[in-house]
Order: sequence, then structure tokens, then C-alpha cells
Amino acid sequence: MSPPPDAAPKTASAGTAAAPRPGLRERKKARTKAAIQREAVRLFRDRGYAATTVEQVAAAAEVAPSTVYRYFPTKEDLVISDDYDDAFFRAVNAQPAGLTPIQAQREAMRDLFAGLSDAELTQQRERWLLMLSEPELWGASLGNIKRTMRAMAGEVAGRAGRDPADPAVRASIGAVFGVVLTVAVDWAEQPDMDFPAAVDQALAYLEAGLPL
Amino acid sequence: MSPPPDAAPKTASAGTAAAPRPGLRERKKARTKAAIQREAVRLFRDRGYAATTVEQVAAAAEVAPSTVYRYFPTKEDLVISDDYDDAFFRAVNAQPAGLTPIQAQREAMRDLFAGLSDAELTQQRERWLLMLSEPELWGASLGNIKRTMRAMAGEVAGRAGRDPADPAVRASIGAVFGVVLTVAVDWAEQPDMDFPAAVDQALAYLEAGLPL
DNA sequence: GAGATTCTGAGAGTAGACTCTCAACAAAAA
DNA sequence: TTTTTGTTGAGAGTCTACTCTCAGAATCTC
Repeated sequence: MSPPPDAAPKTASAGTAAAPRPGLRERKKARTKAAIQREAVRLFRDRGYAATTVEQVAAAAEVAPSTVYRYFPTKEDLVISDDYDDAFFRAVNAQPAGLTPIQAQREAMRDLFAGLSDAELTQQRERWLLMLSEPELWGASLGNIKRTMRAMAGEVAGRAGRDPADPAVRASIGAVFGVVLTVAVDWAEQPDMDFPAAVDQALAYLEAGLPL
Repeated sequence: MSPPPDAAPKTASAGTAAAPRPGLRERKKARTKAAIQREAVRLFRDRGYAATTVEQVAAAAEVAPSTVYRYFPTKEDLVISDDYDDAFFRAVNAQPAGLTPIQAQREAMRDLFAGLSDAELTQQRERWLLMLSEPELWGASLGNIKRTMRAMAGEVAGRAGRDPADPAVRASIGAVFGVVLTVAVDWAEQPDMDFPAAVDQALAYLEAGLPL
């Protein structure tokens, strides 16, 4: 989903690089892309993903079908395009040493949510809901999942002074992923739930060794 | 995949129910279905899932395309049809009281694997590999995942004297799922790995509170 | 065996995701 | 302004999962 691309600088520190200042063309493209995606998610939510054709999305966004495909190679991309995985990875990376991997991931989650507006959270919920109810979308996000897990394994391994292939490292990553997933599933079914708080609580349980 | 349906009695105890003894027709059907599925998995593995058409599967199994669809409503069903989820649930259910939920699930896994032949394990690996590499299949298995998790929540809740909606219960379920998933991912990439042992080890880590 | 039931093959047909091409137009560069 | 480059719309076309129908063949029942 990603916020309106007009708010360009994502990596807070502007730095030295050239900031070519987006021309009119660039801005128009960004606006078109955002509009297509917005209409797509709206239609998918209202009529169902499978029941909505790309043609209808194009019509709603007032562009030609070929234009839709120019921005989003596949129908799934209309939904799964997102950069929170990378953001999460960076957030973990930024945690102070000395934390256990699970603590670090928990803190990273807190930081991540702290930077999101309510509107963005709602957007995320829409996306999760779609991804968790439409098999096709859940499938399309497999790549993201695997990539994130691999990256996290490297990060956690470094943090704990272990090998990324260490079974204990893998287990740790998997546990966090699974825990967050279940909370997301619940969230999809209970709109009013406080997602950030629930994730934090669940990770706290995990941190405590899942007492039951 | 499920073992050749000829080996009918899955729940060891044959019990009282009528065993109508399969007629020739039944056996033929079962054989046809098994053959289609076997050829499908073979072709998918060799040529890739997307690159293999249902028509090719039909040709390889020496039946008409319409026959394939009679047995398997969708192309995905050629792979994801399986009853290990239920088996796992029953195995957990059969564990003695007094174990923690994670211990119970770990023991259930052991029991489950103990009942599988090497051939069946290999078959499972083929399926996991396909499901974890083909987004479409991973997506199609979402239903199974959610159903299993829901069922497990009920089971664990009863076992721990909690509510199925209790966050601690959900977290526990999710952690186990995630841990097993990561091991499966590794397994898909490392054919020679001892999957049952690795799962057991990973769950042992989880049981110990994921020390790192 | 004769008749009832079920399974299969053949093939035509639909839908919708995705591709490709080309001409018209808008914006940037000169 | 003129030229050059990049973006769009229109539309024809492909590919394949999936549906439906019907006739004939194989099994089961009596």
C-alpha cells in the first residue's frame, strides 16, 4: 500500500544524494498509481477479490486496463505491494545490543507501530484482511514471508553470535512469525481490536516462555 | 497426498462400523485417483507447477481432462489434498493430561511421524516443497492452516483450562505453527535433513523458552 | 443373462488474467 | 518553437483453468 508517494523521503535522513525533485510527469504517474491501488482495494473489499476483474478496477480508476498492467504486473500486486517487511528488518537492526532476539523483535514492533498513523493502521488492516481471506493473495505474499524470515535469521544470528542456520535461531524466528500471524488473524476478524497492543502482549508471552 | 487408499484403516483400531468391503468399482476409482495425483506431483516437480497444464496431467495419467476435474475440482487440489491436519489434531487430543500444550504438541508430532513410512515421508516432502515454492499452492493451503489453528486453539484451551480466545492460547498455537513452518522451509531446501528429528528439536527449544 | 447405475471420453464453450502493438498525446529538452 | 522522449488508450489476441453435455462403456443388481 505504502503512503502517498508524494511524501517521498522515506529514509528520514535526506543525505547527500541528488534529490532530482520530481517533475510534473513523475507526480502524475505517482498519482495515477496511487489512485489505481486505492480503487482496487476498495472494490476488492466491497465486492470480493475474485469477483472483481481488472477491467472493473481500470474503469473505477478511470484508466485503461493496459495502464493498470503497466503499473501492476499482476492482479495480486494491486494489494501486496508494501515495504513494511524491510521497515521491520531495519527496526530490529536498530535495536541496542544486549537484548535477546525476541526482545529486540518486540521492541522493533513497538517502534514500527509508533510511527504509523491511525489511517495507515486502518489501511494495513484492509490489506491483512484481504491477504488472510483470499488464498491467492496469501499465496502471493509467500515470497515476502520467506525473504523476511531469511533476513531476520541473519540479523538474529549476528545479534546472538550464532550461525544463521542454527536451529535455535530458526526456531526463534519462526515462533515470532507464528505469534504475529495469529494475532493478525484475530485482528482480521475483530476490527476494533488494538493490534499493536495485542502484538506486544503476545510477544511478551513468548518472551516469558509461553506459560500456560 | 495420503497413502494409497487400498491401505484403508487409518485409525488403527478397526472398530465396530460396517466395513462394506470396496467393490471393484471403488477400487478402480481409488486407483485412478491415486494415479492422477501421482503423475501430477511428478510432473509438477519435474517441469514446475505453473508450466504444467491439467491437460498434460491427464495425458500422463492416461485419462481425459474432464476425468481429472471430476476427481480434483481445482488444479491445486492435485497437491494439497491431505489429511495430516486432522491426524495431528487427533494425536494431540490423545496425549495424556498434565502435559503443557507445547509438550503435548511435541509428543503428538513424534507419534505422528512414528506412524509414517520412509516412502510417506518422502511424499510429504515433495508436497511441502511444492507448497512452499509455488505461491498458488501456499495460498490454497491457507484454509487448512486456519482450520487447523482454530481446532488446535480449542484443544489447547481445554487442556489448559482457558478460553480458546485467550491471547496466551493463541500465542502458543502460533508459536508452534511458526516453528514447524521454519523447519519445513529448511527441509524443502535440504533433502537429506531428518525432518522428524529437526521438528522435535525445534519444539524442544520452544519448550525451553527459546534460549539464545 | 437383462436392466439399472455409475464412470469415462470427447469436445465444445466460457471467463478472465495477461501480452503486444500502434497511434495520439503530454511533457521535457533544445 | 521544434524535437525528442515518455505515457496513455484502444483493441485485438493468447492461454489455460474450469464447466457442461451427451453418448458409450464398464460395473453392479437381480
